[in-house]
Amino acid sequence: MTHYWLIKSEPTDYSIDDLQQDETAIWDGVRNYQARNFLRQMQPTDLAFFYHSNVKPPAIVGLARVLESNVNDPTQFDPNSKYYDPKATPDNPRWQTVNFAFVEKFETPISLTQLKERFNPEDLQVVKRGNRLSVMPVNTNIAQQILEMAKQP
DNA sequence: GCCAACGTTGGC
DNA sequence: GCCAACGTTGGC
Repeated sequence: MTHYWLIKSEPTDYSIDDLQQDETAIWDGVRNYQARNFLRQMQPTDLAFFYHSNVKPPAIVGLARVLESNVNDPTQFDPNSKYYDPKATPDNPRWQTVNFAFVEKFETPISLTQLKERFNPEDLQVVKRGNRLSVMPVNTNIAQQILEMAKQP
């Protein structure tokens, strides 16, 4: 069964265009336990809405698919990375993530405003004020509605 | 630029 | 183990 997720990224760091160009991307640098635990639950073929944060307007801009799950985040072992974790070793890694493949960039992004008009915070966490989680689940019913919205701008 | 939300750190 | 201080995220 395909599960749906939402992943946030500041487009100045990594955008949907970057993913389109790269075709795949290891989702590295997540250092929040709740977000990591969701990453650990992801399975190949799961779909993730790609959300641009910290821009005007914040919006869902496309779709990615999980290509490979349970990938050790390579930056945890890299002393030169800002995500380096000295407590993590290859024998005892702490941070797992996934490898995403580009699926599509929506013709028209679905803005946070539109999402708020349509969904309650209980049904879609990203519309909840003050939400800082960078990886979150989206239930299938809501996900279908978002996909419909993407088709009919 | 402001500030709400909330995770993390560190003193005790 | 508590909690105040601090730092970060991210919408507005």
